[in-house]
Amino acid sequence: MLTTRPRGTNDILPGEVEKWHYLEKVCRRVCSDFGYQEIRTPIFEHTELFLRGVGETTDIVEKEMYSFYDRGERSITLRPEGTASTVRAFLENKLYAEPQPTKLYYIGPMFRYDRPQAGRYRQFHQFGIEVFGSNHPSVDAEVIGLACTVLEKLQLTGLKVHINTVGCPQCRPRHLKALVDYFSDKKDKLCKTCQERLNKNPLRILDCKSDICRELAKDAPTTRSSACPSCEVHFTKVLKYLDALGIEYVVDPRLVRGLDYYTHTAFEILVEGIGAQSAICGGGRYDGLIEQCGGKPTPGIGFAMGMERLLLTLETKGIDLSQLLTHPDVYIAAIGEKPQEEAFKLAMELRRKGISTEKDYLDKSLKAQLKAADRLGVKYTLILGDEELKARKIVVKEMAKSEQTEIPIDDIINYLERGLKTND
RNA sequence: GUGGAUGUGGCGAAGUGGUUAACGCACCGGAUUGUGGCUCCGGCAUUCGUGGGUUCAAGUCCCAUCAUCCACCCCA
Repeated sequence: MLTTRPRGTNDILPGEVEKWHYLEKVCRRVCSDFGYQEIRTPIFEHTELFLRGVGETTDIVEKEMYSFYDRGERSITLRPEGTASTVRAFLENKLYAEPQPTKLYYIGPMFRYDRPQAGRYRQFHQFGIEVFGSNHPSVDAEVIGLACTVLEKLQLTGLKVHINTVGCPQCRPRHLKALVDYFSDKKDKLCKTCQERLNKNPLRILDCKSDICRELAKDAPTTRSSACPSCEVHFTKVLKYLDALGIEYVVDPRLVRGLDYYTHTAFEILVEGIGAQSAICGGGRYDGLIEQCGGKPTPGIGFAMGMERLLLTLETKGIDLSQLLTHPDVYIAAIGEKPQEEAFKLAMELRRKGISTEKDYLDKSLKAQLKAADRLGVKYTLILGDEELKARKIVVKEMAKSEQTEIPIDDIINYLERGLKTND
């Protein structure tokens, strides 16, 4: 236990963490190109925020939250997603008072108590964006376009954008009623979970995986078929804007999303080959949420991307990120106490100059130090012993060429700077 | 919360109940003076996730427990 991490969490080790840096860099870069600014909110919030913001009947709230009482008897919850916190921050910091819309992004850990499996963890990481203050359909398309751009920059192609409209407060009740009407005489034929869904969340029957339910749901009223005229207009415009961007999509009438706050546009980006959890990105519009959280009626839209799933995807697509690994430029091998001392000082000096330098810390033999230098992949190994010290010189060995020369110690920085500049 | 699979050194992986737990990789050291990548030699699990039990004898059988993986539910 002492040496075992909690279930569903991961250590991101050297060799792996470089990939995360790269992913984050791409996300930040694309966001900045699109005019989105980063926001960092707390990792925990008052539990009420998620009850209200995510929805009391969602699975997240009903069974997946990491909640606890702090020493002040306040109920605190580790954030299960990013939208609620972002909305809270938008309201609390009165960002609505600035020119609208507000375009934000976040990257960070989220927490859900769930059984781990491929692409699903209890602590996982999301990159997400939110736009508050515009219900313009081009924003819907832009948000999707941003997600696609990130994936493109990562050289991920062939991903499917699924899109649907889930309606608005006007047409949603109508649709729910139509659904219930449609299924009520077929109820006993539905699978057990769908029978429950009929009362609890009839929308979800539409994407049940059971063949029987699929068959039964084939002619069910879709959210689109029950959409009110304004929803339909919005949706067609979104599609038109997507066409304008040249983004390929599949209108998927069975796509519904699990969080209560979605309205109008809902979308997912799916990949094959990363296990059962195939959505690497999910999002949509939530025009009622900000009001729900105590703000003035303000439209909003966003998505979240699962970083672990992105990484899995990169892996299965065979996209090689190994060139991201960095290695030191210089290794200093020293023999003897006095040279070690000098090597220590020299290493520090080189590092301050921005020359990445490694040395021995275990009094290894020269042979072993050379071996270590080789494995680190340095360009130069400096060899320093009593003889060199006496002559105020240092041996510089260029590893790839197996050539070495003696350089006066005082010139070494210049020499290395020149040598490292030329190639790589 | 439910179901299935797995659990031997840092990693991969042999091991039909019976003396000292293969092998490969990695790691460490050495092959005469202070020099890497190839080769050769040597070292590296009082112990088989943990705890019980069966047995003269268990890594090998049984039970429990924990963990991991995968799937369901749901979601990123």
